[in-house]
Amino acid sequence: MAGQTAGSIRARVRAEMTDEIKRIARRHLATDGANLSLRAVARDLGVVSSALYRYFASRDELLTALILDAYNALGEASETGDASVTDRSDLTGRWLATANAIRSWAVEFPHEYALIYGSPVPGYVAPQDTVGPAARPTVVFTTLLVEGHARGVIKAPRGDRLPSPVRADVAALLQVMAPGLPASIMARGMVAWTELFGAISFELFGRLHGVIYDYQAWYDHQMRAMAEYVGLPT
Amino acid sequence: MAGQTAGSIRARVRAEMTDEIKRIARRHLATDGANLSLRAVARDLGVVSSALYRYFASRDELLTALILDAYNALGEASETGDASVTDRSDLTGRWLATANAIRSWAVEFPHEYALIYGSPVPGYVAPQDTVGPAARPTVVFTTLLVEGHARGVIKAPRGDRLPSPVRADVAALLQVMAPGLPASIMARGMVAWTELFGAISFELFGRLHGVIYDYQAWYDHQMRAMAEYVGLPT
DNA sequence: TGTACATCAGTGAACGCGCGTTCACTGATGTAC
DNA sequence: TGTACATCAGTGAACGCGCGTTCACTGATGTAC
Repeated sequence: MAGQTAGSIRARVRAEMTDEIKRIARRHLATDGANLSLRAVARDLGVVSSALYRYFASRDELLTALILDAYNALGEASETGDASVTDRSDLTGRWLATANAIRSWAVEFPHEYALIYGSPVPGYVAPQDTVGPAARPTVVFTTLLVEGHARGVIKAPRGDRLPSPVRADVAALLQVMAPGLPASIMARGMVAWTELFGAISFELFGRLHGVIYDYQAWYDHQMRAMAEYVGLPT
Repeated sequence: MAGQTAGSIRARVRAEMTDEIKRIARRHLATDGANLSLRAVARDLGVVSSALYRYFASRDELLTALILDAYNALGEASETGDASVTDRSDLTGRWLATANAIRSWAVEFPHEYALIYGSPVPGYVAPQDTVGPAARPTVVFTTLLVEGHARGVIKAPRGDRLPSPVRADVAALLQVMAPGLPASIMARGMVAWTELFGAISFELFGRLHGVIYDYQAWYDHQMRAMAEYVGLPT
C-alpha cells in the first residue's frame, strides 16, 4: 500500500513533467512553428537537453503529442459548445454555438490551430492514432445534421443533383458516419463545414487583414448564412 | 552599341541566374517548407553559398521573391482562366473557369500555394509590395460580380440583412473595389470566395484524405453550389 | 582599333551559432525480503 | 522495522552535422579613351 502510494507519486510527477514539457513546447510553436527545438524547450525547462528523452523518444514524438492534444482540445471545445445549448431541439442554436466554440478555440490557440489545419509540416507523417481525435468536431457536426433531419427540422434541399462521383464519395462517408442521412443534406453540410474552416483560416492566416475589422461579427454572419444554406431554420 | 549589347548580355545572364536560383529554391519548398536553406540551394546550383548574396541580400529576400512570384502566378492563372471564356456574358462559365484555374494552379504547385495560403511563416513579415499581386485573383472575382450585377444576371439576394458591423466592413471594401455593387451581393461573394479557398486547403492539406476520392468532381460541385449561392444562373 | 581601368560574379575560409541524439555516469527514490 | 537491490530522472560530454552571413581575394568581362 505504501508502495502503491509511492508508485503513483512517481507516476504523478512523471505526468506533471510531461505536461510541463508540452506546455513549454506549445509556447515555442508561436516563435518556431512546427520546427520547434528540443534544446530550446529543455533550456526553458531548466534541464539538460538529453533529459527530455526520458519523456519523449524523439522530437517527432513530442510534435505528435502536441498535435494529438490540439485535436482533442478542439474536439472537446466543439462538444462543449454544442452541449451548452440546453434546448436540444434548437439545432440552429447548437450549430452556431459549435461554430463559435471552434473559432474561439482557434483564436485563443492560433499556433495549435495552424499545426492541425495549416500547411502540413514537411517530412512529418501523422501516425494513425490522430484519426479519431481529428474527427471529433466532424462527429458533433454530423450528429447535428442527423438529428435535424430526424426531427424534420432540416429538409433535404430540392433540386440538388449530385454528380455521380460526388454522390459515391458522399454515400461512402454516410455509410460510416450517418446511415440514412440524405446525401444532398450531407453534401451541403460539407460545404458549410468547408466554409467554416475557410473562414477561420482566412482570419488567422491574415487574408482578411485590412479588409475585415470585426472578425467576430463577420464570422457569425457567415455561420448564420451557412445555417440557412444547410436548411436550418433562421 | 556593342557596349549596350554587352551590357544587356550581362543583365540577361544575371536575370537567368536569378531565375535559376528561384527555380531551385522553389523545388526546396517541397522538402523544407518555408525554412529552406540557402546553402542547400547553393549546393544544388553547384556554387558556393556566399555566391547567392550577389543575387539576394538575405534568405528572407529570396523567400519574399518566391512569395511574390507565387502571388503573381496565381493572379495570372485566375486572369487567364477568366479570359478563356469567349462568351463574356456567360458569367457562370467565367466563375467556374476562374475557380478551376485557381485550383489547378494550387494542385500543380502545392508548396507555393501553402506558402501564400497556408500557415504564416513564423518570424517572417511580408513587405508592402505583396499586397497588389496578392489581390489579383480577388480583382478578377470582384469584376465578375460587378459585371454580373450590371448585366442584371446576378440579382441582389432578398432577405439578406447584414448586421451593421458587417455592413460597415463590406461597404468600406466596396468603396475601394466596386462602388455601386450592393453589399448583400458582395457579402455572398465573400462567402463563396472563402469556401473556394477552404476547399482547396482541405484538399491540399490532407483534410479530405480517405473521405473524398474524386477531388476534381467534388470541387466542381462546390463551385457550382457557390455559383448558385451568389445568384449566378445555373 | 588597342589599351588601362572599372565592374562584377564567384571563391574559399572563417565566425559563431544551433541542432537531434547517444551514452556512460551519479544519486535519489522506491521495492522486496 | 531495516537493509540490499532495482528502478529511474537527470547530468555532462561528445558525435557529426547544418546553418546564415561576412570578407578579402581572383579572374573574367565590359567600358572609356
